[in-house]
Amino acid sequence: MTTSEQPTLMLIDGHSLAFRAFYALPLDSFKTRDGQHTNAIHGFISMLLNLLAKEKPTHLGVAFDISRYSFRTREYAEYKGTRGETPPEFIGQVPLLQDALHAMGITTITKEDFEADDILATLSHQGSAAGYKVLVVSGDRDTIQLIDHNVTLLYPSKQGVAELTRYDAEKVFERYGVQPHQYPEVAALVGETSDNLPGIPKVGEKTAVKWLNEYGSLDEILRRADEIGGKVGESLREHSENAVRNRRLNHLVTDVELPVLPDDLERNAFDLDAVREVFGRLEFRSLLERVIKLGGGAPSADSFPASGAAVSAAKTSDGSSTSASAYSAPTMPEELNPVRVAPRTQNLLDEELRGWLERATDAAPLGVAVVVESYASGIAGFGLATEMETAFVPFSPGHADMAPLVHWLAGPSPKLMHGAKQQIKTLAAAGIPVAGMAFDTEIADWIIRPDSSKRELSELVGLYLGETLSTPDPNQLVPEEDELGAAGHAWLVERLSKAIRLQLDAGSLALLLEIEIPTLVALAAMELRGVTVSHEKLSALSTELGDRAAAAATSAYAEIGKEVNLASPKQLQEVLFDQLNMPKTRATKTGYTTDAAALVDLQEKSPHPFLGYLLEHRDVTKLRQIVESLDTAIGSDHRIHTTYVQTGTSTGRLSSINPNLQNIPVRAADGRRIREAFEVGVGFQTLLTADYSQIEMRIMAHFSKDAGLIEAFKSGEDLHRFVGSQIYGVAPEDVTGDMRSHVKAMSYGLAYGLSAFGLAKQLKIDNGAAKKLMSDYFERFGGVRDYLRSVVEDARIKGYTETLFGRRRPFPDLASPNRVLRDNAERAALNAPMQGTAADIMKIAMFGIEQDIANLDLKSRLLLQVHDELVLEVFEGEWDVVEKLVVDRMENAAKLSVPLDVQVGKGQNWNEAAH
DNA sequence: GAGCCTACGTA
DNA sequence: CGTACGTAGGCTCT
Repeated sequence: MTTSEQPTLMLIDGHSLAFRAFYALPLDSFKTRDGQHTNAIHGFISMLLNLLAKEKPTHLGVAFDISRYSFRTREYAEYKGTRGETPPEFIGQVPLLQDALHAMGITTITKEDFEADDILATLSHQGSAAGYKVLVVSGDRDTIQLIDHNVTLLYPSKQGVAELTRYDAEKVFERYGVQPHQYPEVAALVGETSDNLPGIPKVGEKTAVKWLNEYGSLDEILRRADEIGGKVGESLREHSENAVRNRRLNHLVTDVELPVLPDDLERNAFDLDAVREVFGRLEFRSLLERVIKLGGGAPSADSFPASGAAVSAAKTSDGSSTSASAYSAPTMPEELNPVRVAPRTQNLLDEELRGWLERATDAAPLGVAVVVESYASGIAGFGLATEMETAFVPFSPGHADMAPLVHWLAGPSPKLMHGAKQQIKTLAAAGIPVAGMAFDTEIADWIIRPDSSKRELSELVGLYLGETLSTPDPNQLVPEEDELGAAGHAWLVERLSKAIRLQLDAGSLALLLEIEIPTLVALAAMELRGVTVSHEKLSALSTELGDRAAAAATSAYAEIGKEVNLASPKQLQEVLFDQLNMPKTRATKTGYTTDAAALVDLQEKSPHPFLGYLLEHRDVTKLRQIVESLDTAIGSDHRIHTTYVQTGTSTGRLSSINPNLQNIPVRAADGRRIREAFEVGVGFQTLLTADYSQIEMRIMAHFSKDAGLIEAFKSGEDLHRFVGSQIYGVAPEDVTGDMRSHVKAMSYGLAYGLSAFGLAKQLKIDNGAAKKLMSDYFERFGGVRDYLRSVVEDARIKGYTETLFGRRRPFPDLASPNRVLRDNAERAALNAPMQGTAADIMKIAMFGIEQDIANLDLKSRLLLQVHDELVLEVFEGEWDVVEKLVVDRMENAAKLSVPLDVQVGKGQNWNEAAH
């Protein structure tokens, strides 16, 4: 959409980018014969050349700081005071960089008493007013405030300067949740450690953004500070002057008097001789060629072809399922090489679209790939692909043109996606339902490689197709740009689906299609629903916990006669071991542990009131931190919407993030008060919780076929009491509390690969007693021992473990000569089939419940899953039928040789509903 | 600013 | 010398 007539003004913060380049490139690899370091110069120029080729600015200026002193340091002497000395290897490169730029005909700008950012701000304002499209290139977040409809920021992303991210107002909102002009106010509240500008203590990005969205501006927040409760409110009132000062300092000056105007920055021809001279001095051969090429006017012909097929795929095995290497890196079928080029994309609307979808659906029986392209503000469009064709459909909400696609999405025609859950949620937010999910490349890869943490499209393309998506030349600093559109991505998803499907054995494919895909659909619905959480209860709790934390801290300080940071293990070690001369605790990498168990232990050996106050402080601050993070996660619908990560574990369990709702406290009384804030939603009658009791032990009974353990579960007797009576040879009613707790720890520990040593430590009994307990246990339940041994042995032979439903987890380390690695792998392998089978069973129950509720047209709904527990919101009049279907689905999710036992609870909040 | 470490919440 | 997770703060190095 860029009009070729509109001139583009590019403004670069020379210092900040050169500094990034300095750290991004190795110092030693860039050095002239006489020892001059050139890595920052090389990195900067390389990035600049890429930018010139890509963005084709008509006007260009590079601003530099003159020194670290400016009007800001005069105003606030500590400004940037924490910054260490700039490395001398860097400083020496700056004048040389400026020489190189001058030779290239590029204007550099400095101004006494101002920072480079102020120069950028001034020129950006002037340029924008004069009708330029402005590109600001800077690594300083303060420049975010310059972004508007004319001004875009290119900001180096992680990994140094390898990539530049394009920030417009939309992207800023997506990333930070505020408009660009509000960003400095967020920064002012939070503070900036790197500039030595403290903000409001206790206020992080989340809180700051929340306030800004609530009150509109920093001024308004400060004016109405009295309305903000809790410790954060107090902190705000007490330190408001920090925010005011920060805001004054991070405001960029837009009327600096400069020797140049935007018009003066028009790009000049290169002085080739000068460039040769300077680059020769710097010994930049390849860069010189690139400069000459660019100066010669050939427009961006050096855009890298996507041909660099990374033929790195390990052709290891033919997939024979008994060899230990069956689960090494996926193999790459020959016919998928070499690199192929995506079919041309057509934009489709209306009737054309209807016809295309019909044809595509017929041509692709396994499914049509769909990629939903979306931004924070909404959906941009849809990429669609079959093997032979790709299409793009721009999103036009409510428009008649959308009808065929919307209809197709809601229908049963098979769809292929990468990360379907997120896309289904995005579509649901726009009122577009999706059915017919047939394959998810992300989940499919997880089934093959559950231990991997990298599953982006680009990663899978490299792994399964042997192609590279973008070309990250380590030596070049490449501006980020998505060459492929949504349609191109969809085409990759289509090819990946086929390639990954070929890698799946029958059991894994069934697991994907029959368990994971239905689970994905259920999870999307649960995340969209969220769970009601009471802000009132949480903020009251936070205040109380805050008071208790303060009191504990005060008492702790009084005991040691000084104030230390109680959250700093380092400072605590000084207090405990140097000042109070307590006996040393267990060693850690960085000293001696100060964890709760060790502190309790110390309290016995060397009693001191400080320890008690410290433990109390730990407890209470931990809880308050959980309360605070939950509170900020409450949405305008008064509900918290977690995200379940379906590919987040190697065993098959789910994980939960933003926030994690699978680790809400339950053991201690104070913690349970947090659960009271999880309430039944408006319009619903009650919460229902349902959990499996001892599901992993039951699975162990099933797998081990141990007659004693099976009998224990069939008897209906309390498990630990039953086992205890067997081991200690007493009647069940004569099993003491101690006996029961020892047996319980033993039973649970077994599934984790617990050793006699560990058991002794946990039960605080001696090693001999622990060994005796273990051998007595196995005496009676020998099948369990045999089973556990066989799990590890089988895994060693096959290279992987397997759950009841065919979920595999590879264990290459079982063959490791490294004792520690091997032992760790053995314990994990021991546990994987049990934990994994339990996860499979819960998933089957979950989507069964979802489907029953839908089929019966009930209004009650599933909200949360916590591994062996489900939480539902029950609608008026539906309790009996819902309770029954939940229990049925859970009890019958798998047919084991022992019954699955389900406990149900009911209440107005999560705590009450626990039984 | 990213990444490691310690600590701690859950099943 | 007990499995599986996520989050937070401190601290270090880039």
